[in-house]
Amino acid sequence: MLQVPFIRQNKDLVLERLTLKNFKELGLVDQVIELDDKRKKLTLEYDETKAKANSLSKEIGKLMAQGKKEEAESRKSEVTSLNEKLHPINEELAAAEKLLHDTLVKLPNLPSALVPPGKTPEDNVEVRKGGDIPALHEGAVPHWDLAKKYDLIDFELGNKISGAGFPVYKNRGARLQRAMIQYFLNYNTSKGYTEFQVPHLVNEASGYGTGQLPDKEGQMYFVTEDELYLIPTAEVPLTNLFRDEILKDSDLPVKLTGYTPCFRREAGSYGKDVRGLNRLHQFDKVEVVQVVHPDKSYEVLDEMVAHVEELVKALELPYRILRLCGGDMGFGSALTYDFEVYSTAQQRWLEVSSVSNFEAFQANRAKIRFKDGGGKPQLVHTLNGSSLALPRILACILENNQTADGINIPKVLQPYFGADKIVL
RNA sequence: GGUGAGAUGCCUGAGUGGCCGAAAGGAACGGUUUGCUAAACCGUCGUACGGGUUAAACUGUACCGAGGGUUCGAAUCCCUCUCUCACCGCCA
Repeated sequence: MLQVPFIRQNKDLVLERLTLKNFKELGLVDQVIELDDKRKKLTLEYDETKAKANSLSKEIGKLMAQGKKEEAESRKSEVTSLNEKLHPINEELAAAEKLLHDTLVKLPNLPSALVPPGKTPEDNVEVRKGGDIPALHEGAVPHWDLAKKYDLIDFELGNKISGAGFPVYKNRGARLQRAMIQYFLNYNTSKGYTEFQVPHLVNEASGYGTGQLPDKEGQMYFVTEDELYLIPTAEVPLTNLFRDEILKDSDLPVKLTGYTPCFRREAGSYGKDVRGLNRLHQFDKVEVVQVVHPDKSYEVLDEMVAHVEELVKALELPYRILRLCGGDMGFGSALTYDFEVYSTAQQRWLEVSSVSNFEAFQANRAKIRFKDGGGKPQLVHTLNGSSLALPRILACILENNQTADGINIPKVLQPYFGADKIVL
């Protein structure tokens, strides 16, 4: 959520930045300012009237103590008439505040100066590239065929017990996933991230705090009976750990990592996007989150990108890093880098990580603040990134490392997996 | 699922109608003392939104789980809701 004083002081910049993000309803900006004007005017009116009533009420108390009943009675009627004025003002104020808030949450975060213009994924800018795309042997096949051949994943079983998009991993497929989770978490903690295990269902306030609600309501599974949302990413519980907290500046930066399953309804997805492991309703992911001083967030973003890059490199996968254009970025992000790895058998890039700086956008919603010295609390900056999302990594490992007689396991995973190769 | 208790500031915890934004203790922070540490002593120690100011000072309003009500006046009385805890039942 953007901050109203900032909008008021930088209206032109806000409009320009929102345009870069391909945001259409620019009229909302003026609405915010008008509603804020109204709010201030009504606040002043209410406060002044209430101040009068309060001081009269105090006098009544004193008069009563002195036994001056008649004087007290006349004051009472004065206060009553003030209070009658107060009611409608208060109602109008509450309505204005609610409308202001509802308008404010419709505004996405402003993209940073580094964000390239553009509307579609084609406009994203490649910032780095690494690894080699392997030449596959003659009979190379996509991961869904390999999964079957080596008995690693059973999509039909998933269909049976849950539905499409819920694969069942088994045997060495399950073990390889577990190996990756172990390796990713160990790698993250070795770099100073503290490991957390968090709930996979969260309440409405949490969904709201990180920005999934209200706008992406339809993307989350919702348990109606208990009014809880299944998390679409560990970002939600991890970041909300600090909701409504005022941290000390010495607490910063906070660095967290956690493994969770992620649940996404993915309504409207179809075709080759959902084949095999490409897009699932449930998948595993290891996430990193940082809560940092606002002066440090871009430095930290680079650090996190480098961190994820090391991980992808270690897996020996061909990758590229994209800086997302304005139109392709998420609602709350100020700058996002996507990591894609190349799926050689499908001949396409698959997104495996997204690293974003939210600046104060989530912090403002979730009221995550810090205090330095004796100063006033101010909003932190929050960042998060996948390190990494597992299914597409698994898909690429299977496809890219396949040979005529088996699938090679990346060196770094071998100690966790317990073998260097998957063979028939 | 049943029964009972409770929700106050960073924490513990007092406060049953005006003198309460809220006692006391602890923690934390600053200082004095000290060879260092500890102790002791002094001080500071909520948030939001307004007004005001170059900035402060200063000042108003709101907030004692949330919402509503009674009253001239509510942390305190009433109603509704939410959550937490304890015990019982069931269960990993």
